[in-house]
Amino acid sequence: MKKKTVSIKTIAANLNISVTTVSFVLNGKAKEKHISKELTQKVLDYAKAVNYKPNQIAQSLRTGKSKILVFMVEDISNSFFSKLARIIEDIAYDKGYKVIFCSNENDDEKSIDLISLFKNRQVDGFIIVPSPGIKSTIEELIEENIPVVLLDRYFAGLDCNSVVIDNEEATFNATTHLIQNQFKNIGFITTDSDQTQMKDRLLGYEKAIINNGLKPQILKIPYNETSDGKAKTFIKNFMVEAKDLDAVFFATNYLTQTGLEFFKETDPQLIQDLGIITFDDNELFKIYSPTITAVSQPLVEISNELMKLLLPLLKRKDIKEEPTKNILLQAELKIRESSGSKV
Amino acid sequence: MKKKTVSIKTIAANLNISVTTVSFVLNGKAKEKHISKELTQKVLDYAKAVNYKPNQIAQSLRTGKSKILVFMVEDISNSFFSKLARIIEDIAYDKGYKVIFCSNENDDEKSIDLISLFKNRQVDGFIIVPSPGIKSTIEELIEENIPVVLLDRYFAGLDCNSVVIDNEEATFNATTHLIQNQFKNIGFITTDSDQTQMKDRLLGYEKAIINNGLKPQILKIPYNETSDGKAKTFIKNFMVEAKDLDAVFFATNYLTQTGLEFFKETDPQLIQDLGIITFDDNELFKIYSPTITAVSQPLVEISNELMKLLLPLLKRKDIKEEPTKNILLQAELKIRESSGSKV
DNA sequence: TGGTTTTCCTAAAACGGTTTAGTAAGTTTG
DNA sequence: CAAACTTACTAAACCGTTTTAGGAAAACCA
Repeated sequence: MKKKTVSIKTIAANLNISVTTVSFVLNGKAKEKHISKELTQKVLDYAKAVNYKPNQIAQSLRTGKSKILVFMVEDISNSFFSKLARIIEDIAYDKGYKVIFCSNENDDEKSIDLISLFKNRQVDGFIIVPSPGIKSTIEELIEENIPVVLLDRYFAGLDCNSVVIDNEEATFNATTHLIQNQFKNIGFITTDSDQTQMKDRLLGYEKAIINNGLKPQILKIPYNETSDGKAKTFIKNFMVEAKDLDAVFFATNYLTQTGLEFFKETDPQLIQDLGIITFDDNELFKIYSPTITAVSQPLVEISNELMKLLLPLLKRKDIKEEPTKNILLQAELKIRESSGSKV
Repeated sequence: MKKKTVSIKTIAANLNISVTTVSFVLNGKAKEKHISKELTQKVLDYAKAVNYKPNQIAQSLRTGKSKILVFMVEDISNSFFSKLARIIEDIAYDKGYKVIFCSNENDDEKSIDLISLFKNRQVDGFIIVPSPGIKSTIEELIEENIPVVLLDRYFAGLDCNSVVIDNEEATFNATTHLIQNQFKNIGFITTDSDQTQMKDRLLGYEKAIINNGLKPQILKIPYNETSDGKAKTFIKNFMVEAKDLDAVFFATNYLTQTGLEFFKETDPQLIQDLGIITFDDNELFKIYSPTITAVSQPLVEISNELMKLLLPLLKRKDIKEEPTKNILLQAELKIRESSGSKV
């Protein structure tokens, strides 16, 4: 039923030579180890003939390298992350690495569990969208000489590679754009997170608002209450309390979804009348009515930079030989109908 | 720098006992192997104290089990698949399995490469959304006693576990719904794929159309031309040739996106005037204007059934001991504004 | 000619576990 | 009291590689 798989040992036995020789040849060390041309060719031909594929597990055990990377995000079903995953997958496979994706739900315990799990599996490197409280866990990884690159957010005072976008600049520009289009009362709907990406987004908004002598109107939804039902109540109350809003800026994609859903349910006309900008683009925003202006993160660039940081680390004996880099990328404001002047 | 990891060997040495004993205890075989209560406890305590975590690679090499599953889909960035991934991830982790996701782009060569790659990595099982020409590859997997469950589509005449939805019934119902709402000229926009899921969707549409004495109007876009630009041209020509259409049914989610985008660009009013139904739901469809009627696949149910098929196989020495099952699930028609009567 | 290199190849250890096949005591049994 | 179990533990093989440390023969050198 199960035909036995060919191993180096069977090759060696069948050719009447030692496994060492076979291993050398198959690893391209024939020259270096003075294996004769003829024998080298014989081994290569035979290996091909029997379709020999090395057992990666055995290789991993011996070398300590698994050729597996971990891509840990908040939620792989969130389109921002799944789009990134798709690109990273391609680059990694191209370089001979497989990728395990996992979702930490921005939860510390889950993150820590997952990281520990994967360390025992000897993964070669991590790309992590870190939950708020795992600074020390990341630090440990680095001390243990395991390659890590942070994504989307980082920890102040932690010397770790990272790729993030210029969130402050992005929301500053987007808010300014709204203001230039005559919006005077721009609400900012965000989570109450302390993480850098959210703090910076808020900062950019506030800066633009203050710069223009306007009044900030901010709704911070507790992170654990962002599930659909609850978030809607927060938004509802916010819209009432700050009732003269003429525009809203959603600081992250799932809030946009909830917000639009709330508008649609209670007062669809709002979607036409309000200025709307959202963080994170979505294919459907350009076919919405009105089309929705969005801060679009450069997915391909982010992925490329991530791998450009990670790959050299994977080659190093000591990751400290590679200088840590913090890459800051610019987001693009996709100006569409929803942020157009309504007056 | 790198504190050495504790292995069974170090535990054994430090407690002055054999690795065998340690292994037995840690694998819960203390009773069965007559290890005394005291020693058992001593080992457990010590292992905990030094935070021993078994090296999964070594375990895998010896046992042949990697505790890794592969979830191979067409494109992990497609929301249908990433949503499934998220649910499957949770179930799998709960059962002690990690999941590697990969995208085969519905391409045979890529699928075959990936499968071969993962076999060498001793993955324990596969969930596969198969590309059209890998029937024999799947067959080989089964012959080699490797657990596989097919998803979304299957191969006629191949005895392999599968979870698919009743595509024919779904499009039949959806089309009938349009007809009941007075639409008389319903176009069906699909790919020219021969795969079961697409064939069945077309079948359901045709059946409903014929049943009601209407005329089928079908656009089959060549699969390799579904990239944005080209697909739009096909749709454009279709809309001209079949110019009296009063409704369109998109057979899969990326076609919907392209179609709506085309409408939006050329004649936004069409989106209001045409009856529209799409296969595969999206959170944004319920906040679109009009809200879009969609055939919604039961993601949680699909995931549960997949794992219900896969998990027992993973336990078997011989997968043939487990009867193969073909699960057929019903999709749900989410009736929204876009399919409402326009007369 | 004898010593040194070079060429060609291999035995055996190692990676970190699991598992088979024991052994040496103590305990029952007939 | 000897035979047969039971209990408590372990040595060693094994999974499939990589890699270190050599060995024997051939080639080179002085």
